[in-house]
Amino acid sequence: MAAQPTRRERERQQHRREILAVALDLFSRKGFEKTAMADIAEQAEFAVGTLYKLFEDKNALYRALILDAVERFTQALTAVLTTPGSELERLARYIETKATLFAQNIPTARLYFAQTTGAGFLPTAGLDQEARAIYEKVLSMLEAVFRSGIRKKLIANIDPKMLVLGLEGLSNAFVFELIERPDDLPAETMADLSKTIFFERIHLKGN
Amino acid sequence: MAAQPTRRERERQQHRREILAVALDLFSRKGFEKTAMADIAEQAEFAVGTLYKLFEDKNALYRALILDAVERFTQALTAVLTTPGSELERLARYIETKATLFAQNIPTARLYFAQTTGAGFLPTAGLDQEARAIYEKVLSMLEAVFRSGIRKKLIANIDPKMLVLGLEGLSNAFVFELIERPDDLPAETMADLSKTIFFERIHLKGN
DNA sequence: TGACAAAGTGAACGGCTCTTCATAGATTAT
DNA sequence: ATAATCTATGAAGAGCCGTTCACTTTGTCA
Repeated sequence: MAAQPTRRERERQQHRREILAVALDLFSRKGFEKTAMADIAEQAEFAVGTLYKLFEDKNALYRALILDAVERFTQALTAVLTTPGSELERLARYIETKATLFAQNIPTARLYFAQTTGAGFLPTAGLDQEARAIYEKVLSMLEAVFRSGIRKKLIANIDPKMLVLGLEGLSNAFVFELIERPDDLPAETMADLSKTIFFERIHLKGN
Repeated sequence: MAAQPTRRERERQQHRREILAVALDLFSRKGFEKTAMADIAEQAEFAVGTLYKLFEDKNALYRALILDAVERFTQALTAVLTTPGSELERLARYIETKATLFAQNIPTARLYFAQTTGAGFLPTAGLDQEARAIYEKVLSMLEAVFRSGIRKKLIANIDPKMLVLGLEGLSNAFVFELIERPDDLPAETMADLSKTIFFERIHLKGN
């Protein structure tokens, strides 16, 4: 379809990617505010001015990173949710996918969380809007799965919005742990814990 | 015991409190980095220099706020955990207390979370250390309660550290919601949801 | 009342960071 | 080979912010 892009264009895109990679590294380790454009330029071996040839400004750099991450994660997660199988199976797979996905992309995961979880909290900027909108697609799909499970009497009759909130909170807690102390426990264990706590009862000896 | 403090001292402390109140307001709304000392001074109706007579520097202002908040919350929460009653009852009361406590102190709660949850994530500064240490006392008490519940076969035999992580993640998710959209649902509902999801089974039709 | 101390003030300083732009270099087209 | 176009450079501009300090005002006490 699209004609082979010119060498110039290919190199331009390559440089863009290199800069994004460095920015991801620095933002995820030091945070957005404490990363200076000069830091990124130095580590990427470009001059500051060059960054501004490829990105509008510092926010655009951040946004490119966030949007890419949120889109990739969202795509993978919605894919699992539309997979065949019972509602419970799909939810289980959602949890597993989330755990492995994040475990394999720790720097990206840090950025993702800084946006989605922290967002609304302390407004990180005006940057969240777009990213949050995308993330919310996942949440509404999750909600639909819960709703359908409730209709089929597979799942207790609790406001599905609240079930979403609960499942996200629970699984995020374990993903946080994964991100902060990656060697502590493998991703599967974390996924199993989320599933057990959420779907099995913790409290023995019936009511 | 201590002799009546002089009027000077009382007013000094009053001014200190006024400044702290303004700082809490601004930090919780705009975030630490984006709040300038000049902003605080203006809103508190003092000159910048006066802030520096009462606080070492900007960090000290933040730390005073955080430490006070974390200490108050921690005290209330440890109190409930050492209350008489079964492990399950104590955990239930912990959840309820947490919900009402935070619902009644929303600006403070925002700061608290920015420290405890977000901390370790993107290092907010070196400020967390002390606050985090205090918060971890609550976590280890929670862990002890779980451990004891497991010993008495009241609670499923899952690594208590993980149960703590899960319970915190779950209840924090609801507390977040409470903070972000206070009119959405009352604190008791949030507490009930945490308890139901954590202690009852979501998944019907036992396998 | 007058002198001493404490509290309050805000302009000025220095450091840091984002962003721009005139210049230099490289690549492509003629 | 030469002109034209695109890319890279980094010093300089401009603004913001934390902090200081010489000075003024207010309160205390003899």
